[in-house]
Amino acid sequence: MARYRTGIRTQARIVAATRELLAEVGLEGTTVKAICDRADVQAGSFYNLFSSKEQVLIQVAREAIQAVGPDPSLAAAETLDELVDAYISFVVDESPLARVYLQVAASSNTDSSVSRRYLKHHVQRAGRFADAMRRADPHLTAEDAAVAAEVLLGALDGLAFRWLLDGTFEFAKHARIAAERYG
Amino acid sequence: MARYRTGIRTQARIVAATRELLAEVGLEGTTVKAICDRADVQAGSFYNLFSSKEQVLIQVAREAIQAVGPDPSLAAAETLDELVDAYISFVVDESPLARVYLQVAASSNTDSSVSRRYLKHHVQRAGRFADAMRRADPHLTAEDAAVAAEVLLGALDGLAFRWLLDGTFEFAKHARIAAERYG
DNA sequence: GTATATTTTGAGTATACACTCTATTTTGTA
DNA sequence: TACAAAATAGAGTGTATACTCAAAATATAC
Repeated sequence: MARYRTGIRTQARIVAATRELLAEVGLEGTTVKAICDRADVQAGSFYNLFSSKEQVLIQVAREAIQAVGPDPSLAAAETLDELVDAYISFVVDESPLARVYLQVAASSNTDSSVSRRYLKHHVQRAGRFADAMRRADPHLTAEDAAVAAEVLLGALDGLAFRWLLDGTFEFAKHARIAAERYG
Repeated sequence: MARYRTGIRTQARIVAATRELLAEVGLEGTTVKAICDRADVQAGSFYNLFSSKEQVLIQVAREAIQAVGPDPSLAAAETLDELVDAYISFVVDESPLARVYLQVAASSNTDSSVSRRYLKHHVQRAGRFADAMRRADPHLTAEDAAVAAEVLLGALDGLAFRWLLDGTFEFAKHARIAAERYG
């Protein structure tokens, strides 16, 4: 692993190149050679810093997963609108990362460690949505809130997925309408 | 292309093997060799019947796309519930095909012919959803119905996507609730 | 039954891929 | 400045992949 400053910088360049390639040409086109070319690094350096291609993919996926949700320290008081807005701005403002988030999640097999990571993160996120819903409407049972959160998150993910196939789709508009139905 | 009965039968065997492999091991594990092994065919036969691996993938994707919607000849009078039920039973009863539908759609790049095919199909489907919505509520404007259809379809796709990551997720239950809220 | 078109076989090819190895250069430290 | 640790370069390896090809086997038409 990297100890010197140059190594740490190269590591960051490799991660950035990987993220860009995933967003631009998908998982299939993101080869070690393509990553190295874009990061201006030779294969030997790559493998001095990462033990395998999978490691850098996991690193990029981890960053995408973290970026999709707002700061967890705010979770105790956040509103549903804030959570929805955070997701919208993630998709709109960090679109390369959003593409990675959706593509990697979809292409991972059911039993892979990557898909488990996504699922774990999704469950946490659904919990935050459900908590925000119950804060807005204290009469809501925990179970009803959980179901409602899954449906809303499903809609947001599905709409983002739609936008992945068609960059001209008005994601933000549709996402807000999906969220309104619970307001 | 196949002209004799034997050729047509092997063609079908190859398509079936490809569909099964896509559902079981994903796009990555679906190699020509794996397809041939499962279809009990040699590589030469494969390439006598299909000009490339991509062709058989497109064929499977085409079948999955067609299977996702109910019979188009019924479109003039179908209700929203019928459309939603058709999608639910597609996901639940034809789960291998549903996995293929979602995985291939997600792994295709924005500008590929496969993604264009999916998008075209999606637009048609959204139109049928919107028509059914306006039939149920004639006061609904065309534009509002179009937006509502996109949101509902997004939710259905997103929930199916969720189920793809976690086979224990109660897709049918959540899908029906989504239809109630967004329909 | 024979001729022709189609299908099948299975070894073989070219290539792209992830990854390794060793020599060399660069960096941080005392 | 001297030295050890770390980073880099870049040629090289093994392997899995999509795909080809010539010959043999089989199906169809007459």
